[in-house]
Amino acid sequence: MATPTNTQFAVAVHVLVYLASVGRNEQRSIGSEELAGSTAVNPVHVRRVLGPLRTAGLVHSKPGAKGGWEIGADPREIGLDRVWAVLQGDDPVLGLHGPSPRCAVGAGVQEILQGVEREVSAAVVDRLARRSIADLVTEAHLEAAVGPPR
Amino acid sequence: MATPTNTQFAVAVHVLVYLASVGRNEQRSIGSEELAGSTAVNPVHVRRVLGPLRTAGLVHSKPGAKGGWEIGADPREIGLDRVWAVLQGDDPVLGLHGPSPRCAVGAGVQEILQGVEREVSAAVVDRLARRSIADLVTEAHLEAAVGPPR
DNA sequence: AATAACTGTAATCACATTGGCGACGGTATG
DNA sequence: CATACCGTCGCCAATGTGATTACAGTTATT
Repeated sequence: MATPTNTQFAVAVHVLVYLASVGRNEQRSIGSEELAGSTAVNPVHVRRVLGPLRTAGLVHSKPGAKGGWEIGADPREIGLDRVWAVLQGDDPVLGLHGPSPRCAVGAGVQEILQGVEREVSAAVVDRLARRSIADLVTEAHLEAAVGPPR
Repeated sequence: MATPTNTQFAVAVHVLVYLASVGRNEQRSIGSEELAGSTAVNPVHVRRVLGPLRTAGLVHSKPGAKGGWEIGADPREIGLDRVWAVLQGDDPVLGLHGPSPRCAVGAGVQEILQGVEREVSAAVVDRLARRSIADLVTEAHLEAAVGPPR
């Protein structure tokens, strides 16, 4: 692996689908532990991933007993691009940030590559925007309530 | 940085532009050391990056005194997608390879995400294919001989 | 009020990848 | 033969990810 396995995006999507499906069908908040069990990762990791999503308004959390997580927006309007933007918005897709070369050749090439990077990032976002959490719920054959969050 | 800075692609492109420009104008092989100096990285690193490119036929190398590297194909036909394929062809762009969840929800989501991954990878390759090493030489305002390799 | 069940966050650890660095052998030039 | 390269190995530091533990804060339940 050249790129260290970045589970955050996958975990986030999984959790959102879970919240949009199970959570809304059963009308309850869901704890980090249950989410972690479902995703096969650590509860703390789940909370770390969900933190930024909460800031972005995609989920809500309730502390205390019977607390937990609920989806914070209409699943039909949560495009995968939004999740991506929240979690990896700043990271370059091509992973270039090469050492800036001293020579004239390098300076020009670096500039051009940055332009390519922007193009590629835009293309990625475009593809991700084509699917929403609600789409995933449907495609994964999960029955779910649809509509704005409770 | 979520993604560790992966300089390999940037270094490879830089070196190819250098070979297509300086190397062919001056009609000589170029040593790893000179390439490393131009790219501000280690000579060993340059050789490690160029190894796969040689296997792919994009460059040639000559051992021994007066040895060094030459470009191995017409720069106009070396699209950035080829370089990408050689160096990062196997790595997922989205970095998902999340832990396979046990529950039914997860299995379905994982499958869908893999489909998205394929779409996104294709989009990235498509954008990269729009530019060739020869294009970069031109855009970087470097005078260079154009045509098939010597 | 006391307890239990959660979130929220910090600290630490193991692990993997990247890239710098040194060493040594192979090979072509002069 | 001496020199100047490539080619590859091994070791090292730095970095990022995720697991784990611990602890503080908040809320429902009894």
